[in-house]
Amino acid sequence: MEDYVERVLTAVEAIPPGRVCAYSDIAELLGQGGPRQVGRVMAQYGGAVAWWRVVRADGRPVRGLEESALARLRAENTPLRGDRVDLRLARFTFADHDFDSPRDTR
DNA sequence: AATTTGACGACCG
DNA sequence: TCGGTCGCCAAAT
Repeated sequence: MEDYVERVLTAVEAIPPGRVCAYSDIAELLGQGGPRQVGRVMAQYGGAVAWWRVVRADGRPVRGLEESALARLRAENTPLRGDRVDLRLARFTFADHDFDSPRDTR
């Protein structure tokens, strides 16, 4: 259980600056639980890590802390599209060390 | 023990 | 693109 928390935090710490990650991605990485569970863990223990690098699947920052998150993301040069993160460019799935994905540069 | 809630996601219109 | 609905998993009440 606490083990799970530890994993989530580790995963979040693995996200490089200027990049973000979705709750679902972390859940998938851990191969366990769901996005919501990850969200809950973050709500409690997320203060110790770069929580602002974890966003929703639609690119919207954390609920309730959108301002701070947005500011921090900007400070890290994260690709933003208005008040949302541009997931096409910023999404970090823990396995994209190679850029072969047919990512359209719209 | 049952129900509601939450730092969510996918689908549909 | 935006809003509503349903599904999901664990914790809180």
